[in-house]
Amino acid sequence: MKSSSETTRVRFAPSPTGFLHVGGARTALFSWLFARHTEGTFILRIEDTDFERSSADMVTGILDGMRWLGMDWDEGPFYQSQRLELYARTAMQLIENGYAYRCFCTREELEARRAAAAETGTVPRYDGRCRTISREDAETRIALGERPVVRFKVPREGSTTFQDAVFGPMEFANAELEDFVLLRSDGIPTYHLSVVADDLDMRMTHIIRGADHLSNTPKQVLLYQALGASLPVFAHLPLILGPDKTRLSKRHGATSVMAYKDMGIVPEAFRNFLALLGWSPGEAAKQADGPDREIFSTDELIQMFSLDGIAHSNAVFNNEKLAWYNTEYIRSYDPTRLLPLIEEEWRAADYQPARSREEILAAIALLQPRARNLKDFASTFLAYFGDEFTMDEAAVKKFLSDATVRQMLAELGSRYAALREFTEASTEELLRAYATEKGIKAGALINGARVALTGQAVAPSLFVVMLCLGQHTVAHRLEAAAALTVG
RNA sequence: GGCGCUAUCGUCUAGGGGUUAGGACGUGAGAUUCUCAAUCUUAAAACACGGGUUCGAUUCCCGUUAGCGCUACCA
Repeated sequence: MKSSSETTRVRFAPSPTGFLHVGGARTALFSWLFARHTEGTFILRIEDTDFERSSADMVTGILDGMRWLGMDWDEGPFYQSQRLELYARTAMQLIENGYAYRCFCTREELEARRAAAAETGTVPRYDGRCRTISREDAETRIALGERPVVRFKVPREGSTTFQDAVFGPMEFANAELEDFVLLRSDGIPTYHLSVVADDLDMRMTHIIRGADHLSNTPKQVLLYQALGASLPVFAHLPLILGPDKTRLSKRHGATSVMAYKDMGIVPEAFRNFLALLGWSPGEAAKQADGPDREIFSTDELIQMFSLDGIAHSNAVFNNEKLAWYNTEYIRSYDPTRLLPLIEEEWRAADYQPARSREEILAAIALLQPRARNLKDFASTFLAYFGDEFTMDEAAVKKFLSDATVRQMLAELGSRYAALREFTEASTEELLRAYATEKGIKAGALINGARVALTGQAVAPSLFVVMLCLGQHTVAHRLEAAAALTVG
């Protein structure tokens, strides 16, 4: 019993009212990193008490997103919708001990009072008028069919304090808090009740969540105290903002994690990027000379992660930096590791490669250094994986608009077909000799050939490309250049 | 409005009473050649403002401003 209380227990508790979004993913990542760093337990809990907005599909999406980012969990997923009895019981306990009471004010009455308060310029706050209703009267009214909510009796005086692992000591005047609702009239708990009841029941040691909950925390601290429990460690994470420095939302573009997968981002890149958004390893990233480290493996992240390194200020999501991480990771992968990811892109694009596995791996190795995105392999790089690809119009226009050049390329094609030894050196030698023979600049033929062979104006070194494509394909595509129509 | 949090290059950040305020992304310039989105070199770019404390503040304190968050029978 003693030992279990010594290990950390951390949870990620998303509400399935949407896909796993960037902010949620980072909260999950930090929580997971912390759990793994401390060799603790990582628990997944689905906060689905808002029935209208929650859905099973969203749960699936959230789990997919977490798996995609390489996170696993030791317990759960638990569903709050299946634990309603615990919350009702907790609310009853609070009433019995005098910490909570039934409130019979209707939504309409509350609304009217709020409107009135707004008019007089006073702070709209529930006045606690139902505090004086006796337990007996309350029971009677319920028996008569009224459906009250349960409210927490917030002390009128004093203040509530707690220590935040990120922001330090916090103090809130109780007078600022209102008697918040614990149980709605339909018996479903509100967030404050369900989190505290669950975090207590699941013996959480650390509550890691977004800073949007910082102002809610005193209410929950009050709940812990009323329940006679000691506080977990709170660690609030600064928020992630869009480029306009407002909270990241749909109008900033993709906010769902899986949308980044669909955009051709590699999971390790996204994870690495996210880890350094609002957290820094500090001096640990410094290197003797040369730049600070920015690329960290999962193991390194786990080893280095600490609540101390969490920033206090919000961070803007930087797409360019993400793109850079993506290129770095794509570049560093072994082709065999990249292949399945690329195959997924091909499937999504309904494309079938027409070459052997060895040829494909060789092409990937050749293309990797200049790929920025997995999507490249299913678009501009298609000429390396089969004959089914489209020519980039601008490239054709720029390098193949001259009919003489096209004719020469075709002739060059038949010479390549006849070449006995097809190597990087021999192909270059042949082309340059041909250019001299025709009195044309080698560059013109090289640029034209590149377009004819790859459909793109940009590619790796031409003769390496030739070797990669193979003699037959090179000859064939060059010969076809003559028949190209440019316009 | 009230309460809370925050403030270092455009962005992510390191640092911290005395520093040429460091790195990364992005941007500019140059080099390289068969193309560039590759590579190399290089440049510009920041301590929000005002008061304290101090021999000395970007760093500590207070205020201002700005941004963000919370202020529901959402989470």
